[in-house]
Amino acid sequence: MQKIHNLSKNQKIIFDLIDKSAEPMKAYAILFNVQKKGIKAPLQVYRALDKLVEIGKIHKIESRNAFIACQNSSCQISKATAFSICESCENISEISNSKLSKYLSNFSDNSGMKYSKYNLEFFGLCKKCKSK
Amino acid sequence: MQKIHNLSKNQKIIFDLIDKSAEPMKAYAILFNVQKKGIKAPLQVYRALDKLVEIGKIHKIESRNAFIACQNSSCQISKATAFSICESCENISEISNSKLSKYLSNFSDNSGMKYSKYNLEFFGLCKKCKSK
DNA sequence: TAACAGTATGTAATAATATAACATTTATAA
DNA sequence: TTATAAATGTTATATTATTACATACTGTTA
Repeated sequence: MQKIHNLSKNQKIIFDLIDKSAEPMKAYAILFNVQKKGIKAPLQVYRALDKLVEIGKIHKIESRNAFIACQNSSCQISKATAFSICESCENISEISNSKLSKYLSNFSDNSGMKYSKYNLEFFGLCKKCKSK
Repeated sequence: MQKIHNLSKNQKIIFDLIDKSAEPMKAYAILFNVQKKGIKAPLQVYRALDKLVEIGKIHKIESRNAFIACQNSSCQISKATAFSICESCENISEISNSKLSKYLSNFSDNSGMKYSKYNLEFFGLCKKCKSK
């Protein structure tokens, strides 16, 4: 049973912005965009981002320091994330592939580590950029 | 046939430092450590780091903004990297698992993307921290 | 409903991470 | 040996993220 999170005012403003964006957004781009809505300081943005990541509404693309809305309705917690990143046009999208996620969620080695979370970023060329 | 890279002076100083370190090192920690060797500015560090990453001598742990020496002798280019990160003690190590790397290197989906590189970070608790 | 705990907000200052721009030097290869 | 690429040095600045502290809101339960 999933917990429904009622977003607070700032969280909602920031989530809506990211959710509508065609690309991942960076924190200060978000800040710039929400200043007219009364969010003035970086910390207000980062606090909302932290919470949104924690509850799985958005994900951070670590290699880009950018945030993207979760595109996987079943993904309520950011504990198993995979992204594809075009190194030419920077188009980024979340990969929803159940074989991949099963493989990685079940991965274990002989290190004695208990893995509870992963983040995977694939890089390459998208269809468009390949054919240029 | 692998290309042998002769490291330049700064690259060598910085690689040796990272290679000797028990943990991944952050850029400004590196800078602090090499100042006595004449490397004075952040950019000198970042340039060497960029090159060392490019030729696969070190890897960047994206979620930590830290750099670790490559622990996989066959890994001359950072195009297929996987790490395990203990969220309690922050112990980090490179995963060398041929099944995993084969699986990911061969991964493809129906997005039309041609993947040429990936970076995977697993999070969890290491043996020691689990038993606390 | 009052009191409490937990969560969220506001604000200022600053820390940590990374790059731009430009001049010069060193190494590599034609 | 001369041209090209790679590396260095230096200053300034851009970008990303957190600390510290005060206040306010929200939901629970006594």
